[in-house]
Amino acid sequence: MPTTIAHVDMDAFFVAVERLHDPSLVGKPVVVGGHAGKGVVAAASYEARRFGVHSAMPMARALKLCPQAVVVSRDHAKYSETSEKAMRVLEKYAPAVEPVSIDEAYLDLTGTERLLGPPLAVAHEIRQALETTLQLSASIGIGQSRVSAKIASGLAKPAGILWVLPGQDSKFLAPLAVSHMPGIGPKAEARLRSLGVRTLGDLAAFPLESLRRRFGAIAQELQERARGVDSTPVRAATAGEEESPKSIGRETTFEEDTADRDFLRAIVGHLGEDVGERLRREALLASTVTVKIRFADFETHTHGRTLPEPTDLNQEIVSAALDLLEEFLEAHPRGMGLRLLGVTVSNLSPPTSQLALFAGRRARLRQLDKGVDRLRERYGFDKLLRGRTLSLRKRPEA
DNA sequence: TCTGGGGTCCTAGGACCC
DNA sequence: TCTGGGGTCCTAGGACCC
Repeated sequence: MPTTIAHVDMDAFFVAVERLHDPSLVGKPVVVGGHAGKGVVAAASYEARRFGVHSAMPMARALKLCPQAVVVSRDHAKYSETSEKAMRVLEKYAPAVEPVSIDEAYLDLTGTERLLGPPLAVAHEIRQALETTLQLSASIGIGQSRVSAKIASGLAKPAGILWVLPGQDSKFLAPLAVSHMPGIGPKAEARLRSLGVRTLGDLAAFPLESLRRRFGAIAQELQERARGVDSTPVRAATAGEEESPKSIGRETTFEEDTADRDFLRAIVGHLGEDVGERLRREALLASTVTVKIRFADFETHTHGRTLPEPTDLNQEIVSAALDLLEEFLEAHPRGMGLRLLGVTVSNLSPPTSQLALFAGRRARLRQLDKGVDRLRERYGFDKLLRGRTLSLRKRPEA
């Protein structure tokens, strides 16, 4: 039986949520993004896009292109909340709704026609419902596979609906550039171009063996998807069965590059504690700690280590991260400052036996961490900083 | 006005074990 | 005692996505 898949993608989602909270932003060019110094644009309203502004663009450049833009800093909690409401709306229209990111979802509309009407009518209703209940504009693509639905929603933007008629998927995809396909980024696009493959039609027709030699195991899937064939089912997210993360990380780019060891160590402490807090909140233990180091010239490295025992203790995460930082800088003296530091934990597992793992001293450390978590939850993370971080903050601006 | 921050997945080499 | 061949784990890097 042929399937009917819809892909719903919110238009300029972060901007729409900001407007929901502050209607004075409606109609104005708005960019959501980080600090003016080294930040980038996370989302731009269509008014701002008319000036050439787009996401991932350095904020400084965006403001040069569109000086009258209103800059709003991003607030993930707000977006998550609205996202969940939007997903609840979608669930009224399909038995299976699979959120794929904060602002998009796949719906399986197969066999819903008798109950809900033809797919195009359902799509109109969904758009209407999102607009009236949450003032969200969405674009919707409909096809026989995820890949055609997703590409169609992208082409329908903004505020459009694109229905690929049943059986027309490969014909619809054939003339499009390979870069439309999710998973094909600039590198893969360039490699394909060197083979003379520019469109999804070219990709669909390319000799499979030859493609295998260059792209390995993914070659066949790539080709099938270029033909609009994608059998991955739409899997509804069942409540309370949230996928647990595979890694948890925090990183920060400094306002100014620096080689100040005390500052760098304090930052690592801060990032490590933040990661620890999230680990405890998720009730997970980490076995591997990795630091990420980016030099002023953007050269980026990671240096990691697997610990003898899994942990969620601030002290163990931070001390491992500090050791890794020192080791790396010792081994790679570059004579320039750093622009970024990050701490990531991975190899995550649920605690098997809390008691066995956290006996004696470790149990007491854990109580301490939990106490700090509670205070930070009440008063904010930055109200409780480690001694060294605190002393740094008191220093006059460098 | 260079290039954020959160992730996932894949590859490749080396260590180590049987 | 001329060096097989899996399998697994670890580490580093990179492509890609939102």
